[in-house]
Amino acid sequence: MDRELEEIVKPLLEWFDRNARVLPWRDQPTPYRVWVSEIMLQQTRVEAVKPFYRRFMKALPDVQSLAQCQEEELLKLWEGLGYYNRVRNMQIAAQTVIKDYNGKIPDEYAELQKLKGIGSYTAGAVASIAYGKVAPAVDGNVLRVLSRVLLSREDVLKQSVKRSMEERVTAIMPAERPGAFNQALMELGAMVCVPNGEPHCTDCPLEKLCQAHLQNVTGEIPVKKAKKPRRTEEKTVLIIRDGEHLAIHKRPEKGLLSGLYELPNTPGILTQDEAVQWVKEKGFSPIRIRPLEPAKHIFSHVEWHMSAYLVWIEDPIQTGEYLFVEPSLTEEKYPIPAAFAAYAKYMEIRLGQEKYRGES
DNA sequence: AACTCGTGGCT
DNA sequence: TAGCCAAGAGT
Repeated sequence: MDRELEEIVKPLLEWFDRNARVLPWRDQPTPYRVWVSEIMLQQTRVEAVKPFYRRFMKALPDVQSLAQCQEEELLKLWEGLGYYNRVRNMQIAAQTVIKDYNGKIPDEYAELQKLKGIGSYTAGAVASIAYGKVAPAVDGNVLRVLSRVLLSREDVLKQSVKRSMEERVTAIMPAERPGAFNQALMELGAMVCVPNGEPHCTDCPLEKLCQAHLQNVTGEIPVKKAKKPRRTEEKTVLIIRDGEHLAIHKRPEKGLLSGLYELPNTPGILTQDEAVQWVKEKGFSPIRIRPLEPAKHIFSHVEWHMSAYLVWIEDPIQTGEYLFVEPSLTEEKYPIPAAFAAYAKYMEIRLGQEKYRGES
């Protein structure tokens, strides 16, 4: 038993009762609402999630509507949030809930983890917050708080360390308020026991029993193994326009940004002549071309260095590879990742507004 | 265990 | 500017 760790329970709950933020998913913590919020919050900040959550719940207010939603509409609701497989997996799970669980989201920790996209953290969050069950919800915040309180220098990214923390949290969890306890640990990590810079220890309810604070080593904990460096990919992006339409392309079903739409692009930095040649090889007849400013987009594990050209073409032939759409539909219908945001301003431009500067 | 998978805010 | 990392999970 964790006699020492158990001492955090009471001060933590009292602190949470005084300091819990008002968040959209905290009123009416139904299983569905908690589930959706937790999926959105994976590796994503609370402030970023809020507007997405409101819009999503309005469009898809229950498991049934999520299960039946068209993939394109689903991805559009997720557009800009990132990690797009989260929402596809959530839909698969919703369909499982309808089919195998009679439409009711399971209330057991182990059963929840059988659903696609629900791992130990999300299962614990739903079980404890929505169903009031004793189950751990150990995320990055909790690992940071606990490793500092315990002065643990183990690598918190190791699965074995996380499992161990889950067991210890479970052992001290108050049976009357498991959901509040889990949220309190996370809230403390998010608001007080912060990463990147000095934690706000003078505001912390655990100040007197936090070993890292008492020994003045909060900056050294948690320990995380260094991640491997990102690779760089160079691309040339083509904004291909005729009078009324813009060319877009659906990305493959697997891999980075799978299933989303993108601006036509090709590996490598092309010269203007090479870009013209590339457009011709795709079967189009370029009229005008001009270079655009380069842009960079940083993913977790890849970095795109993009050069770009704006290309005007004669009436496009339908190739199947490229879709020619009214530019306004890229905002209303087609999900396009933020990686192309630098060129959004050229997507709706009209020929009359375009100053001719290049050569064809 | 190691790698993949987005985006944006903060330092 | 460049690195860190966020209410992780799938493969």
